[in-house]
Amino acid sequence: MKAVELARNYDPKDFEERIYEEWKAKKEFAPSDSDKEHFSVVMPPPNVTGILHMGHALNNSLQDIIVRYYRMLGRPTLWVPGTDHAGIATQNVVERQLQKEGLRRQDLGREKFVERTWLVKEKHHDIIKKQLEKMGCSCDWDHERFTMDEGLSRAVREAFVTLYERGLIYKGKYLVNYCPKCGTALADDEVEYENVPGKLYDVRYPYADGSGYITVATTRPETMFGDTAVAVNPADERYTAVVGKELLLPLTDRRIPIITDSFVDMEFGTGMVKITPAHDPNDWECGRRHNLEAINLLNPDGTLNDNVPVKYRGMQAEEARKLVVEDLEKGGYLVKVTDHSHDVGHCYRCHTTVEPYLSEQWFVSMKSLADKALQAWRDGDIVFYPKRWENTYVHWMETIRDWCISRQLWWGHRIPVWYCNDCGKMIVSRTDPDECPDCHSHSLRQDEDVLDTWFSSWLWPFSTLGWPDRTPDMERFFPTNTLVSAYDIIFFWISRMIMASEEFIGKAPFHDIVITGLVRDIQGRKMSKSLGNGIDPIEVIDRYGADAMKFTLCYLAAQGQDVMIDMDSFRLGSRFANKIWNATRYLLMNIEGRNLVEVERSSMTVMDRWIYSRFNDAARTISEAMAGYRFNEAAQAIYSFFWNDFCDWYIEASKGRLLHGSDAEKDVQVSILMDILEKSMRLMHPFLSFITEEIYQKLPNHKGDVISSSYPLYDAALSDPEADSLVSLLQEAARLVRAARAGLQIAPEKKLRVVIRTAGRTPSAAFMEEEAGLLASFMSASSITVDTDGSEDIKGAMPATGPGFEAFIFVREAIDVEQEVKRLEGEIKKNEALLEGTMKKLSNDNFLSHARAEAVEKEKSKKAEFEDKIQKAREHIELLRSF
RNA sequence: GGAGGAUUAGCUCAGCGGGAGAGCGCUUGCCUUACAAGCAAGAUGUCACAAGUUCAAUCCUUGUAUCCUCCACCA
Repeated sequence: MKAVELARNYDPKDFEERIYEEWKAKKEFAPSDSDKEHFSVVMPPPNVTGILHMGHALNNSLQDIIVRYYRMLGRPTLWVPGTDHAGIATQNVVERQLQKEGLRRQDLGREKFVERTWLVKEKHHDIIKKQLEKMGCSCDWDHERFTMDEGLSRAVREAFVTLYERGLIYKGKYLVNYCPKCGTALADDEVEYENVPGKLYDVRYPYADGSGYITVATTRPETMFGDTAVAVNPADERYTAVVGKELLLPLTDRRIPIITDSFVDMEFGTGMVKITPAHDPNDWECGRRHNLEAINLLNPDGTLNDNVPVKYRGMQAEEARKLVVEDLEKGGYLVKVTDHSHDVGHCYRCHTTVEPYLSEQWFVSMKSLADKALQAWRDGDIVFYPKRWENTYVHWMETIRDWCISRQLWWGHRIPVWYCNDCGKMIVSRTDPDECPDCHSHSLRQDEDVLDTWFSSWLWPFSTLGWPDRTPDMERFFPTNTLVSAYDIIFFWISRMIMASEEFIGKAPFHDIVITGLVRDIQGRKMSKSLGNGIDPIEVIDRYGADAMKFTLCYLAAQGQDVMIDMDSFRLGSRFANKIWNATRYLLMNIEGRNLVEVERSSMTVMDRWIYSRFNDAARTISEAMAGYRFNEAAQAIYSFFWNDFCDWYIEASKGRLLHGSDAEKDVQVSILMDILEKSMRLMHPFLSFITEEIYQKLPNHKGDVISSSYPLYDAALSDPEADSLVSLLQEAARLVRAARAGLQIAPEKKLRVVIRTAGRTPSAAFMEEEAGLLASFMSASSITVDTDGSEDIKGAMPATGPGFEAFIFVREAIDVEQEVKRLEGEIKKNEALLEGTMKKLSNDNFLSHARAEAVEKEKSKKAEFEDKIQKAREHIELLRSF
């Protein structure tokens, strides 16, 4: 064979992009025709507004690892990519653009505005796709979808109309969360509560009959114009006498009654609460119980409307508050003002204070949907990794409230409801109607609102596969297998997908739900634009490469724990990739003139059998880890196998045979090295995709591409405990001598004679004798003599004790006796402490009678070992002193 | 108020009912037939605290402390 040249330096830029293009050209990401069980994953669709952040990088890296792994196991594997139209967020982006041009969306009109939003969508989509490609995501771009494309829009209509037909969608006037800035209603979970300092105002409300006054406490005095009652707790004896009396609402001429309601907390404030049904969720409920009028005080833009006295009209709430407080004070109604911090709802998109707002909206009745989703969990159809998230899921499902799905936006799926302008008939339809079924009028108008973005994303696992049609993709790839997502969208998305899937198809949409942690900065803060502490995945890739990024994230992604990283963190993966590169470069230099041969197991050395055994162990660890989505364990197994076992020991050990062996021996050595290297590329490919492909193609023994090769699995025949224990003995001996040399600062080029004394002709003695040359090179020894009968003269040598042997190093000229004695005394002390612990157990009858037999045996052998070490160390001190 | 997580080396974090681990950083010595982004050796820990269970606890139980999430409520 000819030597293959690998570039002197590992530079991912040399090949990552090229290889991705090759994969795409060869349709490697398309599912195979195999009739094995399918494996499918849908990508959580990124918002088409933004660019991808580190959270996406983590999420998609893990998906890519899973998908590549199952693909290599031979299963027809499909990873569906796509993007989400992200109603509010995207509309905000476009509105902000318009604002810069001094325009509002109303100036453009609905049609023009939506057109323009599509352009923005296209632009961002291209960026996102490019980013996913740079990361190396092996998703099938031929299956890419967008939540507003034609097929998915049809799915949305199908879902809406079906739910309507089942009586699970209704329209009504309710108090909803409303963002005045976005101009739309929000779902309950789209509101983020934040503790803000505020004031609590105690205000006097006089009795209408002039017999005095009561005091109520409020944080929002400007809403008093919407008060329609004052409530006290029915059990509150302080107020029993006044219940039913009328009050005069200050600054107005309205009269309101005192009522009782048990939601009132007697302990808080005065125990009297003003009831403003149109502007507080509790008051709204209270108002419904007592048939109180709900007076809406707000215009859609958040300014006060005509239901307030003239002087406050058109003001923003906060502005009006100051004035109302002033006026209350002037009128002698204000008792006191105290500081009071409380949680205030904010819009999760624009962070404006959310107003409870009375308006007509569409809702999904959630109870029955949630029941089915809970049942799916009880039946074991869905499993969370880690399991603890199941509590969160169950709790949310059990306390679910109806879902407000209408949004007063222009960007999104228009609600498929029409009204007849002539007879007022409401038409809910899968297709656009052109005639009223009742009066046959052609004058119809469609509902102005659009649906909540999540109303399309909750269909994602099946709408992307062609639902509501029974497409081949649906038949073949649904239900999907695994969903990978961060915990912050369990409610928004994961739970709802399960509900939708159970409702429309009667099956869970996926079986395994892998919940990742969030990516945080090194100080533990969530990465965010406003803090400016985010790390751009593209910057990481430009600096370290996509493999380094994926491997690092995988290595750090322990079971749902948050991942704290900074730019430097990625050096971990980068160093590892560099190591792989250099090891390969070295090995490929050595194939010049060699022939690959079949190596019979019977002709292998212990070292050869050992490296296969180690490889085999790694393969087992990885498949076990992957089965439980323990990515960090898999990454660690790869790292320690390739670096510690293969590079540090096996390749080092092979150098002797490569340099001094016969041609036949060299051929055998190179063949084994190439075999392990080839298998390693397959083993590592899901975790380091580009570099393994680049290398694999250059191996003399490769077949095709690594991406479509088979994944190495555990093979009981390769397991070799004997080789494992013999080699670890050898490693132990090497370490012992190295440590002794290092302790005495003996230069490596100074080769010293070493005698290894064993207790008789043991298997390890035979092994060390056989591998004396290897031992000598690991120990930088001039010669190794294995002494099985104590006949060697070890006078003047420095001793060291290993498990089952003693090593004597002839270091006479270099040795500092006192320093060495000190070290040995330290060793005695350490072993005495260990012995003490063991003795404590062994002298304890309870231990002897209760502990497992193996545990007792282990303690006994430990005792012997410690005693032996102490004994030997004492002898060694004697020996040194006798020099 | 409810739920969950974290607390292990200087830093970031694994781990586990039976002699405390990794990476980075640090110290020392080495440019050894790939890799100085490397090799070899080394130092550093009341495994947060306190009780309990157990023959045995860093690990299980219960409390405490500190930190962090989420949910609910807050007139």
